[in-house]
Amino acid sequence: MTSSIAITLPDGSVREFDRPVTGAEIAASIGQRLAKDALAVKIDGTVKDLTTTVTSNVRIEIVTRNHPDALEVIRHDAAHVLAEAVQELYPGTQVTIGPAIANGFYYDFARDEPFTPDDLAKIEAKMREIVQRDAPLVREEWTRDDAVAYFKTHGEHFKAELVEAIPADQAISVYRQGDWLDLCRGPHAPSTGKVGTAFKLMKVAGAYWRGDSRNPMLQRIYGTAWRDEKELKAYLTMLEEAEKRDHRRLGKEMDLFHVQEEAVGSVFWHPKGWTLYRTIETYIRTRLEQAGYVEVKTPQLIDSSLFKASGHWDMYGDNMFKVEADEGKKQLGVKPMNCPGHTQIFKSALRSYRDLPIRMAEFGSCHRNEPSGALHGIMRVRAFTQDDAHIFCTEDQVPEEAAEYFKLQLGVYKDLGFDKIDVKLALRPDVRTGSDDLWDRAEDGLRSALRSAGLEFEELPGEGAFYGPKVEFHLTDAIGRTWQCGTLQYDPNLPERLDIHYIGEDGAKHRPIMLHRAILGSLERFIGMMIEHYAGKFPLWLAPVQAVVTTITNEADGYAAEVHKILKARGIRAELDVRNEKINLKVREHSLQKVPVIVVVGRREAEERTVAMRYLGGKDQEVLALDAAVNKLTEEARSPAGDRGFDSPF
RNA sequence: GCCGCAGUAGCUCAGGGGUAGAGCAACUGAUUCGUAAUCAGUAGGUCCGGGGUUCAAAUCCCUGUUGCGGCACCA
Repeated sequence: MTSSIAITLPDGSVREFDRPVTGAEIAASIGQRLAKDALAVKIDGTVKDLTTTVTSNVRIEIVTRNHPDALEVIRHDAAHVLAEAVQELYPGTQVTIGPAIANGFYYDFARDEPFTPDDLAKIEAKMREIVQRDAPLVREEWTRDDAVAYFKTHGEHFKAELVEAIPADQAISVYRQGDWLDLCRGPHAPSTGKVGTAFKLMKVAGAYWRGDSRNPMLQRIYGTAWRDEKELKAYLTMLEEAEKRDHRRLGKEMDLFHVQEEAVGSVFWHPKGWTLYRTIETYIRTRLEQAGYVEVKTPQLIDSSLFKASGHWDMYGDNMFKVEADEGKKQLGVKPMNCPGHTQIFKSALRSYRDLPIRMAEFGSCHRNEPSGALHGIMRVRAFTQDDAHIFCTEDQVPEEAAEYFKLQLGVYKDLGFDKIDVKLALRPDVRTGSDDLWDRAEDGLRSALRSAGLEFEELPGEGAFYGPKVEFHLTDAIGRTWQCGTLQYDPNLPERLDIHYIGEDGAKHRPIMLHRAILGSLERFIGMMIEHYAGKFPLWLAPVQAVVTTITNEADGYAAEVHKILKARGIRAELDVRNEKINLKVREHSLQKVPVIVVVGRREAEERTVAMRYLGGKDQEVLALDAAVNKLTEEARSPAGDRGFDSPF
């Protein structure tokens, strides 16, 4: 080879080399400082070791700590350092896998003794020692069989299993750091010292080998790692902030709900929490009415025969609660979903094509026997309520119905404070019912509906339900977490199973299509999410207590009671606080309770028939004439759907 | 369901073989005050349930249960 190699740098400049060069050499040719700071090299978009030799014309970027891809390298290195530390401290522990993940890294170990929190501190100290040693991370290529033999003789049976799964003729890479080595694809920084000091071990947890619950359970150690101490600290602060807005904590502090042993997985809604719940339910009900839905209510307990016909008994029976009735002669199921019930209402009369579409909604109370380990606050429960509906329509009506639904849904999310929404279309899974032709039509129907609604969406092949494709809506909350809430599922299957039909224009029977759809999903889960999204500081229209009228001295008690009465009469959820306490204390307490508006009255206000209003989070107050204040609050407290809401139970 | 950790006053938590502690809240009294904690006093406990070890168990062991963190699950 006599021709030279042209390396294009990010700034567009080109460097010529007359022989193959490594990433490290390229970095050195640019500058000494860069060579020292380099962690890896990105070649044509792929991050590689600095020792990688470049033999052709490519674009390269030198990955330093500030490069967007640096964190992944640092975290992956940290995982290796963690594994070395554990094996130094606890000989006989087997290593398995340890990738970089969002915000950090983990490593899964096989060891009989559990790791304790004390162990974590020791391991972290050992990691710092290894980082200080700054041993070079050296890549070696082995044959697969050599690697298998090596790991087997070293008692690393999990590693051996991993390597054995690789084709025999494929070379595999291992990385050596000092006396320690690990099977790994890489890339890695040139030495362990590059991990730096901004890392911390976070927790130990169980994790199944290869993510399969039939396999043995390993011990996973999680850590976080960042470019520098400042980033680490910011991350830890963010975690603390997230903890402060945890719905379980706020639910208790704000007296919204509780859960207890005797009713695991079910929510005890307290007056304020139930006020919030009903406000949201009323809002949704109004939106549904405006969108042409009819509301129904279907039974909790239904004979097993219906669930057998619908397929739930066989397919989802493990997750259903079942009860005996009539001295064991009957077996009933507690409904886990509302669709079988809705089909029965559809079937209760002869339907004409003129009746379609029928949009049948229900605040459907469902029970699912979730695994105990899945329960979480009010987000994952065994008894919950869906804002569910089924649209019975013809195949031709699907695109328009779907598009209308998307519009409704996005409007609801916006009203409830969510602006960033990702839409995904889950397509046919490998195991499915129905012909390919039917699937083509179903998927195309949803696709065109998404397009006509002007929505950008990502397609997820293989993720659909067995009976049909579905559209998923993922919301991003105030601290950047995403939640899958609403769905629209296309189901040509259930109408078939339960034999429902309508009479077409041609006088013959036809199967309708069922669109299953939920905007919030579970009310419980959505409210939990909203509590965290708003950190308990709800907008006025949602706040369980919208205003507290409170006094400076007892001399204003009479006037305060009058103001309170007027607010209540105008539909404001207001409380009256005439305790003989300092105004500082009362403002503090109601602020901590996250009441949006504190209406303060003293002798002056009573004389002038004014009020001093203080908004949550604000430092100042606004003195207004009573009438003006009442009008202002009434205006601001209006539901975006235009419903009046309802009065507080207080 | 699986692995680990935890359950002490209404709440947040300390105590870890020798008769149960704090702060806040509650209650009583005083204080009538201008926008995020007024002062004083009083009362409050099956230390998660059951079993065991021990002269003695909140504390150690076993078991159950619930919660927490993950994993698996989320139709």
